[in-house]
Amino acid sequence: MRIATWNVNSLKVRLPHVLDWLAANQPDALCLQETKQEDSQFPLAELQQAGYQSVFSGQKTYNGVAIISKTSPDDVTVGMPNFPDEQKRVISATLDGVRVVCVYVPNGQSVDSDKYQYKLSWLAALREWLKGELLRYPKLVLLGDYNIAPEDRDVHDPKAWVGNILVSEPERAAFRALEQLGLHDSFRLFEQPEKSFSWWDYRMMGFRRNHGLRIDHILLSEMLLPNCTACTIDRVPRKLERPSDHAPVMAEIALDQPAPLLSNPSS
DNA sequence: ATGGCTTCATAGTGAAGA
Repeated sequence: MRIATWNVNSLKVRLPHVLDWLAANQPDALCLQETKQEDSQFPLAELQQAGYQSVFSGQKTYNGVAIISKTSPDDVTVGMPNFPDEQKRVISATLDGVRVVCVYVPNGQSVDSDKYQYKLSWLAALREWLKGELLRYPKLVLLGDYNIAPEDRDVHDPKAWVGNILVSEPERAAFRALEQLGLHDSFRLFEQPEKSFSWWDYRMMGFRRNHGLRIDHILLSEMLLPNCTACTIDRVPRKLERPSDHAPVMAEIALDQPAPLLSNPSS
């Protein structure tokens, strides 16, 4: 199973990029964030034409998440039951026996903002909810735009970002709290290039100078961990005309193979 | 330089993103 996440920053604007990327990469599933469109506007037919089914939860202007997949999505749920929210940030579905949880974590705006408190409350609720979900669905993937750079090596200039959202200690603690549930950052299971990022500022030639952050992540439950064979960031779509500011991240999970007895994907 | 781009909702600019 090839499963990917991509914050597209408006699906209306980015649909051509998404269709091209699906054709080129043929993932089994792609999770989208910041679709920024109401459900009635979702490009269901275009994606169907490309061979993909879709489930989505959107709203005008902000937020919006979707899971598009080659196989039929089962047991689709929207949001978190323990955190009623107008903002459309969570959608989940089961694909080929794997529970897929697609999240668009709040940005937080600044550490002294109400939105930052909302972000931390949201992350606490996510952790509480996932505790139960992991018991129900031992094969679980949590992926999306986390709006957290977990470590300094995920930041192009850690000194410049001190005290900022996305890197603050409470946010990083919330990320580690997810890991403590037995969720593992698939990207770090493998050797990766130095200064690997998934987002670059549109301004000041952020991409060309590789002034970026790694804030989009694919976390895998213990049961899926031994079967993960790769996780990569695809910078290609970021080079196109009118790109999203995020790049897609994709993991490969060998579902048809039994887990090896001695499993250590990083060796 | 508290901006720089980009999108959306607007029909001027302003909010928000990260």
